[in-house]
Amino acid sequence: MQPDNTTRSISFDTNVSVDCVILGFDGESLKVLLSRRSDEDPHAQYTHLKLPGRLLYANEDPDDAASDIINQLTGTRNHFFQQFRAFGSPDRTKNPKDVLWLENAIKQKIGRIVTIAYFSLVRINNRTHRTFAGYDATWYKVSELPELAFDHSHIIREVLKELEDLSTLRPHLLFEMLPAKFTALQLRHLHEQIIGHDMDVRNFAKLIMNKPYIVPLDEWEQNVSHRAARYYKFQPSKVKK
Amino acid sequence: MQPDNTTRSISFDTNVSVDCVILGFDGESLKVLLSRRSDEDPHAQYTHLKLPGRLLYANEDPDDAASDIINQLTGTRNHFFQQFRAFGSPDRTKNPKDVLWLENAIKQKIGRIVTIAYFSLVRINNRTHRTFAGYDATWYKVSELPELAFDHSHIIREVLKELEDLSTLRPHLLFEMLPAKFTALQLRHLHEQIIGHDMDVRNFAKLIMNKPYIVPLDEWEQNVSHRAARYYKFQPSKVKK
DNA sequence: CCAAAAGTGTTAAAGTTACACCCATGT
DNA sequence: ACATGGGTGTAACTTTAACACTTTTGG
Repeated sequence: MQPDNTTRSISFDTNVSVDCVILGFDGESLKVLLSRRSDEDPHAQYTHLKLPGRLLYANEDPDDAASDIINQLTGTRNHFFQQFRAFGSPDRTKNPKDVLWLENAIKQKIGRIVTIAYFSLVRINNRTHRTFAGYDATWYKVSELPELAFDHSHIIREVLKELEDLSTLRPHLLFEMLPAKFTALQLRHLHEQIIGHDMDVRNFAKLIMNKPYIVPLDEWEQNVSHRAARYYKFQPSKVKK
Repeated sequence: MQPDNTTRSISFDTNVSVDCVILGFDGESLKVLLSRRSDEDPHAQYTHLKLPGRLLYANEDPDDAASDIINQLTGTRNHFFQQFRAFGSPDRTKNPKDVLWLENAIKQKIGRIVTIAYFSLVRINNRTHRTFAGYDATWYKVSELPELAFDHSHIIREVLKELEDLSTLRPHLLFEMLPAKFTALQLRHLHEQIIGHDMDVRNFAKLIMNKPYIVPLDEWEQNVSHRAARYYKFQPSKVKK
């Protein structure tokens, strides 16, 4: 940091928030958890749906804020999360609909908001669709995103690009989104949605399904009107290096 | 963003800064540009060396701030840069030496500082060792980093890890740090320092040097006491996809 | 002729791609 | 018997890793 040697003034009305891109997989589609105020008039003039997030508290570590938000929304702990990137363009909070919402939600004068975006990979469970702090949280397919407030659509798209790179760099991250027992089809669908195209079934079986950390169980699907699929589990201890 | 529904107060004394990890290569070593106040007593009690950076101006886009800092320090434009990650732990500005410096440098009360770190890859030239705004900027080998203020050493180490991934994901980024004409040895040294280990010379020649975007010139080193090395140039138009 | 760095191929192993058929189950 | 998805192998090709000697130049 260096002193301001121009006539421009240092930004003292900048606030910092944390927004979380919480991704999950329901066995078919990749989904993102979005929040909407539960008492909201559905015809209000501002955009309801947002990434879950909030302003930083005094003296709060942004990592802790993200962790809190994720824990509250999912109702469970120890989900994988990591910081993605900060978004701080002065324009990001200039949309009139968003300004209206901001004034309504936060009863203090707010200048520009720099947000630190996090992403988290979680298992979708029953507790994950819940209301907290006056907000409903609902899962939406990332392939059919509704209109979102601020630059939140942009943030999600950027996170999805990053996830594509990460899925080859650290493939075991995907299991953060799968249930303890999963079928080959589920894992393949997850892969395909992240990389954005289909994969050959036989190559997938050879390349992915017989990694040492994917261990077959002696359990099969029940009551399906076709040959039952085997269940597998993920064994983190077998991930090398 | 969501309203504060606890008794904790929103952080209104948080400031946002931008710090730049500007990396260059002198033909032998990977280097980072660090700044020191030029009129400083070398025995002052606070740590002199920092990443170049400053607080955000009112209504300034962080990307623009980073671009300005890089342009001012290098004296040239259009260097590659991109945002890396935000660092916002409340502890990062708590070291007594750093607090002393902050109070001295910025004559206003400053609470916590969240910094947005950028990294930039530049060609080292004569104009790059320069004084600006009361600061000297000097290149340091990343392998022999001196003690730095705040969490700046940590930020540099994290950027270097990222660069390792990027060098395989987008290998053409390396040419941002090389002169227009370079030898195979220079490019190999750059690779080796980024990935952290040596590469076999013959494999390097085969795998890297005959990529279509590396084109040999009809120019050779002059006045060297051994067989003269050929010069190559980088042709961006031959980079595919 | 010595020192120093440049330049250059082959082979084996591993990984990736393309491609098609039979199996088990429920209706 | 049919519809649905489950499960499996092989061959061509590409990529990577390991490995050593001859050439050029200046001193």
